[in-house]
Amino acid sequence: MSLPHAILTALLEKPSSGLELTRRFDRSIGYFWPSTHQQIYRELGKLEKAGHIRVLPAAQPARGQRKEYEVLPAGREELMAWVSLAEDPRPVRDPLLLRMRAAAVVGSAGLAGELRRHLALHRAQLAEYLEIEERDFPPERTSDEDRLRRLVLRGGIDLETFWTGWLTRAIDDLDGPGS
Amino acid sequence: MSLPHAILTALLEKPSSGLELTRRFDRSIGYFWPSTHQQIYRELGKLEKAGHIRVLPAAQPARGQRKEYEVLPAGREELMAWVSLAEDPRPVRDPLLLRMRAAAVVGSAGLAGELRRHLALHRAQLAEYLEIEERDFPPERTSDEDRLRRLVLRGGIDLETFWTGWLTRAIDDLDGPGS
DNA sequence: CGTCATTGTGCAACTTGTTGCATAAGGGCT
DNA sequence: AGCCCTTATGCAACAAGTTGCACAATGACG
Repeated sequence: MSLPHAILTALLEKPSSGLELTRRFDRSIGYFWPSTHQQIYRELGKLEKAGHIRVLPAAQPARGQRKEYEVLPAGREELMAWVSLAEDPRPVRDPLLLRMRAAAVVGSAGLAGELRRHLALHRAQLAEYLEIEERDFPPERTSDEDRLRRLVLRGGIDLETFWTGWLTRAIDDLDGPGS
Repeated sequence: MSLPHAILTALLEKPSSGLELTRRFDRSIGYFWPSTHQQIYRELGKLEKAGHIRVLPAAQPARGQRKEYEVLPAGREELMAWVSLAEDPRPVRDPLLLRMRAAAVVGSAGLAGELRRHLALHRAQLAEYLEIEERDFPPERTSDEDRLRRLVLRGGIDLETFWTGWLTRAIDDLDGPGS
């Protein structure tokens, strides 16, 4: 049940059309809840039917005609409730760890290459996050909203740091004693 | 496409019935690819039809009668291919980060409690992993298989360490300057 | 003997996310 | 006018995971 809330959050920050939302997802909320335009349109429809958002007047709706949505009070309340909800962390589900486990059974041929490839990807993501931090969060601007947004970004940074660290050690461990 | 491979891995370690698999998942592979018995039965059916596994003879199959499966050569080859496959990391999808982001917009009431609750859960998971490490991986037993399995476990440990660290800092940051 | 809990297998419906494609308006180019 | 590219909305089919329940065999208990 996260996508509708992600959309509500984005719409509260700024009323938008479906495609605009999709684009903003790509460079902010999408970092930890990616979504395609198809899914977003589908969800916008549901949210509208539920009375959580509505189409801004001014633009008449026709197919291929942009529709701007804004959040209604009911939507905001729904979102507030969701923030304080008790919801357990999702179970980890990681194919790379699984493949490493499989490699313990059928041999690790080809695995090291994958580890290096993933390491490069995670390093790139980490660099991207660090750039955003530098650009959008210069030291000492601490409104409540900024503190929270910065914490979220820190989460991303720390997560990628974990991956790069673990992958580096894993590659060393596989290469080292083996060859 | 990970669940079938998880099952192949588990069956290679030891031929099992559906329920046995489910139980072993709960305490090993399931740590990073959880699955229910329903899903496992469904997937066993598909794997059998694909010729990757087969029912061990000896026990005749009837509803409510246990069926032991074992991996066929084709299944092993499938698994080996999968290990070296190029497969990108799954996109991160984390509701807690999303909720924190939402809190930046609608206020962080109730969020701190959730952070503390998650911290406790991650600490518990970390403790469980550390216990397994101590029990199953005493220092200096380095067959290739053990090295790989230990790396996987290390992944889990490092991941939970990331969470506990980040959550601790986040709670401090929210509590501290705010009150 | 009946029935009741446990073990084991499995179907069906639903939700969420993915992939591929269809449709429509508008602007620029020839 | 005719064509094509971009912007924009959206449907449909599929894949994967979740939830709830049904059915069958078996052994324990009264």
